[in-house]
Amino acid sequence: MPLTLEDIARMSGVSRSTVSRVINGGSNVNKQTRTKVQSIIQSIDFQPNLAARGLAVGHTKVIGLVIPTGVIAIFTDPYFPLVIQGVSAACNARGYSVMLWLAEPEYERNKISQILYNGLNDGVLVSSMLVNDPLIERLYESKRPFITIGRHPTNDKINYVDVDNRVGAYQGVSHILRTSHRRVGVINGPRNTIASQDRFQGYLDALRERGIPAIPELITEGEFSDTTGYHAMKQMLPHCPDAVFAASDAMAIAAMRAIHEAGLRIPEDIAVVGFDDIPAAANSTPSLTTVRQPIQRTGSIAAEMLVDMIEHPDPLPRRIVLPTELVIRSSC
Amino acid sequence: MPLTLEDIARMSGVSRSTVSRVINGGSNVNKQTRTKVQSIIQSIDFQPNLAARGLAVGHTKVIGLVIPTGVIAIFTDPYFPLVIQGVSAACNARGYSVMLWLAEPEYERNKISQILYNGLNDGVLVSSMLVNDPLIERLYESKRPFITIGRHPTNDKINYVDVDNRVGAYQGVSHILRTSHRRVGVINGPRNTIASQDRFQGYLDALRERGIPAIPELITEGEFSDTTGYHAMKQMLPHCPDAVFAASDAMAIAAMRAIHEAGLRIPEDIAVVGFDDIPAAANSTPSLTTVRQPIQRTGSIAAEMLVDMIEHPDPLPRRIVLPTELVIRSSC
DNA sequence: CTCATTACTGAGAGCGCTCTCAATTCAATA
DNA sequence: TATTGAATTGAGAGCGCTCTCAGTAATGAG
Repeated sequence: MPLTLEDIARMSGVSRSTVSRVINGGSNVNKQTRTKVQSIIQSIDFQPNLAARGLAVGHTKVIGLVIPTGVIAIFTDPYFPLVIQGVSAACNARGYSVMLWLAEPEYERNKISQILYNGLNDGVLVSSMLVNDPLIERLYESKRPFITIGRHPTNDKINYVDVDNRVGAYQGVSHILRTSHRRVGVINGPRNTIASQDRFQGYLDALRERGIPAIPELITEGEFSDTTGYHAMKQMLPHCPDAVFAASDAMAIAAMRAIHEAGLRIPEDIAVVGFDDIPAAANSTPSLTTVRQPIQRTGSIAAEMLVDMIEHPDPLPRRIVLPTELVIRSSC
Repeated sequence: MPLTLEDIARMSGVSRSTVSRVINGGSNVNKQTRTKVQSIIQSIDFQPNLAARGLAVGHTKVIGLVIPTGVIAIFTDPYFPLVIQGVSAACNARGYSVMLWLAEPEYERNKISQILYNGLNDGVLVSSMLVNDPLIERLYESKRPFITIGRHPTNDKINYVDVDNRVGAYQGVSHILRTSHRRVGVINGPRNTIASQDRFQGYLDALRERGIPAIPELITEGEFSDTTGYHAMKQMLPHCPDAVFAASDAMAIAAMRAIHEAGLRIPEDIAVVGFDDIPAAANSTPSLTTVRQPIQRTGSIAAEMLVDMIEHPDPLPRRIVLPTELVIRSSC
C-alpha cells in the first residue's frame, strides 16, 4: 500500500495541507517544519499519487504520443524510434511523461475519444501525417492542445513541426542533375503520407527547373521500408534509369542492393540519393549520398512546443519547419 | 471543458450512479433507462475521466514500459522498437495503455520512485536486463507487479520472459564448428547486459563441447550497434579468425562490411553468424546466417503476463523462456 | 499594553468517479 | 387488499490530492 499525504502528515505531526505545501514548494512554511517534513519524505521515499493530483489540479503532466501503425512499415526504418527518443528526452527534461499510442489507422471513433478525453494526458502529439487522418479532425474540433509532426495539407490553423521535405528532395535531385544525369528515377514513399507527396513535389521541382521531363516508367512507390524499396528498384531497372532518388534511406540502400545484383555499378551506372541520413547511410557500400533531416530534433521540438502550448494556452500559431541538409558521399 | 458523469446524468434525467452503472456494464439497470443513457453517451461521445476512475477504483489500466537508454545504443538496431510494438499490441488488446519511460541508466532514487509509485500505472515492464540494475531491486522491494524482459541473474523470485540466449548462441556457434572452423571469433554485446553474458556462455559451451580452446585475441566486444560491431571486427581481423559469431545482427552485418573491406570473402575466408534475425539479415550480401529470436512476441508475452499478474494477484511464479531458432543462410 | 501586521498552519470543500446501502417502485403472491 | 421480494434507483461517502479561507501565533509599532 503506497503511503498518502495523510500518512506523512501524521508521521511528521503536521496537517495534510502543510505536507502538500512542502512538496509543492509552497512559500508559507516554517523553515524547521519544512526540513522536518522533507526528511521524512526523503527517508520514506514518498511519492504523491499523480492521478489524485491530476484530478485536483486538472492536468497530469502527461502527453500522448500517437503513431499510426500498419500503413507504413513502422519501425523497419529508424525514423519512429528516433522521434520517440526525441520526444521522450524533451518530456523528461520538462517533467512530463509520455503515453504511447501505436494506433491502428482505422481508429474507431471510440478509440480516438479515449485517447483525447481520457483525462490522463494534457495534450497530444501525432507523428506521421497521413492524408485525411480522422484523428486530426477530431483533435482539431476538440480544442485541446496538440501538435502534429508533419504539416497538415489544408488546415492552416493546425500547429506542427515539419521538415522541409519539398526543398530537401529538391536539393537531392538537383545534386543528381548537376552531374548530367537525365533519366532520374524516383522511389516515392507511400502516397497517403504528406511527407511523401512533398518529397515527390521536390523531385518534380528539380526536374522542371532544368526543363527535364519526368519519365513515368521511372516513377515508383515504396513504403519507406527496405523490402518495398528493393522491389521498386527491381521494377524500375528495366527502364534504364541513370540515377535514382529514394524517399528514404532504407529504400535507397535496398535499391543499391538491387542495382548491385543487376551487375551495375554505383554511382557509375546508376547514381543513388536517399533521404533521412540514418546511421546506416554512412556505412553502406558505397556510402550513401542523402538528404539529412533532423529526426530526433523534430521530436523534441514538437514535444517542447506542445508543453509550451499546454502551459501557456494562447491562440498564437506555433509552426516550425526545420531545414534539411544535403550530405554528399559516394553514391552520387 | 470535458463533460462529466454528472452532466450526462442531468441530460438523461437520472442520477450519476445510474450513468456510472450503464458505463460499467452494471447489471441492475432498467432496459429503457440503459438505452436512453447509452444513446446520450454515444451522441455526445462521452469519455469518463480515467484519472478520477483510477483514484476511485485503485488502478488505472496503464502499465509502464521502462527501457534503459544510453548504455546500449538503443534504437540503432530494431530490437527495442519491436519490443515496444509487441508490448503495445498486447496492451491494446487487453484494454491497457502504455506509458513509456526511456530512462537514463543512472536513475536517481527519486526518478525510480516516480516511475513506481506515481499512482498512474498498475505495473511495470522493464526491458533489457542490466547487471545490477538498481531499478529492479527497488521494484522487487516494492511488491508491485512487474515483469522483466530478460532473466535476472541471481534473484529467482523475479518473474520474467526471456529468450534462451545461451542455447541460441550455442546453436549458432555449433553450426560454425560443424564446418571445421577452428579460429572462431566472437563479438560480444555489452558486458553489463545479462543477454550478452548468456550468449557468450553459449559460445563457450559450443567450443568446450568440441574441445576447442577459446582464443583470447578473438574475443571482442561491441554494444549491439553497427559502428561498434564494425570496430570490433577491425580489431579482430589481424588475428585471423576463420569465423565470427556476433551477438547481434547489426554487429554481424557491420562485421561483414569490415571483412569485405579487408578484401576477404564470406563465408569462404571468414564465416559469419549473427543473432536476432532482423529484417536486414535476409537482405545482406551474403545473406546472414543467424539465430532468430522472437522479439515482438517477447514483448507481447511480457505484457500479457504483467496484465495477468495485475488482474490476478497471486504468488505464482510466471516465467517463460522462449526458444531460438537457427536460420541458415549464405554467410555460414 | 493594545492593536495591526505578518508568518504560519489546519479545516474542509471539491476534482470526477465508484460503490455500498438504503429507499422506492412494481409486479406477483397470498 | 395486504404482503413480499425482486428490480431499479439515488444519496452519499470516499479515493488522495490541492487550494482557499479562516484561525492562531509571533512580531512590531504606537
